[in-house]
Amino acid sequence: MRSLTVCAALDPEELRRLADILQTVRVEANQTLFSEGDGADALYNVTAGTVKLYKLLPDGRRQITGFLVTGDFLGLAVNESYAYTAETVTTATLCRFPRKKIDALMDEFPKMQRRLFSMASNELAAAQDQMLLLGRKTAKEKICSFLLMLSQRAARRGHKENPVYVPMSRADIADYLGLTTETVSRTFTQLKTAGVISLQEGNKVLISDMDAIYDMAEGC
Amino acid sequence: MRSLTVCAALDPEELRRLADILQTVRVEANQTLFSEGDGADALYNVTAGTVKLYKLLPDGRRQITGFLVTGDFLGLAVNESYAYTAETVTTATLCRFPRKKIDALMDEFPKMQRRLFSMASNELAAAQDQMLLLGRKTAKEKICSFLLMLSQRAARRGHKENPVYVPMSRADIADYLGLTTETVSRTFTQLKTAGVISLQEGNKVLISDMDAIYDMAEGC
DNA sequence: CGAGCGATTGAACGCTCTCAAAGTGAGTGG
DNA sequence: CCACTCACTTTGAGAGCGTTCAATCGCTCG
Repeated sequence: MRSLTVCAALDPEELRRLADILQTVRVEANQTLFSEGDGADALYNVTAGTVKLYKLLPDGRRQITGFLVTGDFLGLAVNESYAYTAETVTTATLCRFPRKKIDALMDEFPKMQRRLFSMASNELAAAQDQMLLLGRKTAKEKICSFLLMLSQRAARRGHKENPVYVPMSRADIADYLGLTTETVSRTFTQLKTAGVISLQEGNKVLISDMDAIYDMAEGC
Repeated sequence: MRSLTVCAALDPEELRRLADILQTVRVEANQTLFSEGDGADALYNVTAGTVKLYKLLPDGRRQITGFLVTGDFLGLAVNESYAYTAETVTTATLCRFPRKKIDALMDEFPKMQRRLFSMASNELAAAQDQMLLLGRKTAKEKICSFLLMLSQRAARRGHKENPVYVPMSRADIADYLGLTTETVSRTFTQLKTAGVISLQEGNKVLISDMDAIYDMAEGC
């Protein structure tokens, strides 16, 4: 569901109008798309690569609120400003929709608005899952949930679910799960030693014991 | 913004149609409105009282994902099922909108859909703030952020921002902030001892040093 | 081959949790 | 009016998980 694009379920007429207003942008890895507090002048749709969203505390502590892949959108804003910073994890391509034009289009095509609403609802559900993870899960449960999420997301997008491609750094994973890089690294080592995963070339993680990962993700 | 109702910004015709389909329900404190996994057959709007939403892990660990007050809506669903349990904190009254009818109405009145989308966007922003809190803040920062949130929410709804009415139990606060009841209690005591808050009759917290609370909420 | 960055490993600390007990207050019934 | 219960809160002591600080490893790139 997360993986469907905004453009799905539109008829040709609507798609053509959408194509008229979008710009396609390609961004190298580790580049900032926009920063927390910037004027929110556009909505984006990821068409390739991975993007991370994060918020900072004054002293530099960071919380990554999501990793976005193909089909995910970003740029929803409150008070005309972005509430988070968006940065590429890998080289990425995105569709950029100027906000004014998309607003006008939403008025014209309720179907599109409905689609966007449905995506926001899904994001909200994902956010609640993440709160449960951050507030109540142990380090091992967090890592297992994370791997499972990546695996399921890949499957939904038609890729093979195992091994899982993990393009983000230990520091990014830590800031997503509310841990430190050391704890992330140690937990990976534990899972490796326990024989439930193994690390492969090219930032891939092979899940050898999917059932064990499932159980450990929820503390069973 | 959270405090505006779905019904705001509708014209009389739309309001009348909305009134036709809503049922008003009154629910005592500590009652379950619906449970995680239940078929999502209705959308609710809180008109009085406080409601909490939570998710559980198999072993009983609980994460409260939000406390809802007048104007907040609940019942957004994915896959036709509620993704969380909803329970009253205080006696509450709610407007109940059967899902089928609200869906039909949304198609008819794009303005309403837009309103709902905007509310979901705000919820999403709040969820991201909460992730930052859960993942990266200390116990003291969490408690201060919590009190500040309640204060600001009261102010937005036209109530006085200080003292803050805190109707939920220590256990609920703990499950909202990813702490234990003991830590919540100890942190309140610390803040009391430091002279920045004092507890009053009727579950109210007087913030004596608002600046200190602001600073402590973000670790300054 | 050396520099530099990220990942891993080690050791010790500390924040929060766990377990336990005492305190508080509202409600009940004698 | 008072004892009693029960649920919630507060406080205490000790333990543990994850952090902090530090060193080493391994890979990539110039």
